[in-house]
Amino acid sequence: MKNEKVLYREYLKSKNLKLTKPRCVILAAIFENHGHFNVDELYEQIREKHKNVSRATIYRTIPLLIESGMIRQSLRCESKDIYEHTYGNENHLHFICTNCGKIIETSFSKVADQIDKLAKNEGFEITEYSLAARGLCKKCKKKELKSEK
Amino acid sequence: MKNEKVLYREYLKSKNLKLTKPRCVILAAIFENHGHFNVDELYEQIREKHKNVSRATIYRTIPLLIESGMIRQSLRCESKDIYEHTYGNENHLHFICTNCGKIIETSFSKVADQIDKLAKNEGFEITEYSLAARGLCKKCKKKELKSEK
DNA sequence: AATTTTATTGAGAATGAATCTCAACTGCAT
DNA sequence: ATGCAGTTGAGATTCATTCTCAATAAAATT
Ligand SMILES: [Mn+2]
Ligand SMILES: [Mn+2]
Ligand SMILES: [Zn+2]
Ligand SMILES: [Zn+2]
Repeated sequence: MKNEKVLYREYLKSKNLKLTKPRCVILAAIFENHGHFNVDELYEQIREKHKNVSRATIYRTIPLLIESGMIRQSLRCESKDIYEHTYGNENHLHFICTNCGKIIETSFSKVADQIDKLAKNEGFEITEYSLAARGLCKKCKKKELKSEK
Repeated sequence: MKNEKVLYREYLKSKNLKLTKPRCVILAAIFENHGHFNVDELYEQIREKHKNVSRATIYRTIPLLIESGMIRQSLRCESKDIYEHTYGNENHLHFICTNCGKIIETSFSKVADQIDKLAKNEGFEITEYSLAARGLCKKCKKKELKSEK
């Protein structure tokens, strides 16, 4: 969270955008956070310390954070977009339990290799993977088996 | 589109649901269609012949079609859920061009094998894959190169 | 340091996909 | 044909996200 701020500042400058207080606050909040977050959670987190940052600004800032490589869109859950920061957090595959909502993250380098090959065949240049599978986690699968008896 | 109707009828019966006229109309429309569709497109398509089927009914029917294995949720594009029918349409990987919106479909058996291994490690039982990658298609990549000169 | 330019903000209104409500209707078992 | 349950269309509602706009703040210029 030092490098990031420098990079962010550079990104903003390159786009003729200003490094404003809300933008700094939001950036900092992103890196306090580990794991996934949606706009509402981020808003509440920020509001604890900064009563004057609006939801609209968060919504407006998210695309900048994505474009500058600070965060990525990770999933969509319960009709909400979910993000995660990229720094020290390699892209990964998500297993989403449709029963309990648990999200399991798995590194996916081999999977990505396969996908890259397919993309190359199509002349497609990937900038972002969005890989998930839905189903039942270990626990929920066990429960299901029990209830079937 | 014969087998399907039988299967659908069976599914409905097993759930104590009724095979109503709108449900038949919607099912038929699904199979007229190839490729992807969203609720609005489906609605317009149906409306050409059946002025009395409501959007609400389509929204209500989609989960049934998914549960009975007729269609799957495929993507999310322009803030809309997109579906495709499963019959004779194996699951596949989507490459989505962020510039022109083109969607390229690729079979993904090898990718799925890798993912299945990862899932097995976690004791996770997959019921549905949701695999996509965003980036630039061949054409848009070329355009970009030109405009950079 | 003051001024000018330009981007940004918060608040609340607007949008739009998806869901819900409810009284009228229909499929289907008897 | 009758009755019960599930279903429908129409429109209201929800809720995430986007937009509007007058007030404000950051950077550039003097
Ligand atoms: Mn993740
Ligand atoms: Mn497809
Ligand atoms: Zn679970
Ligand atoms: Zn393209």
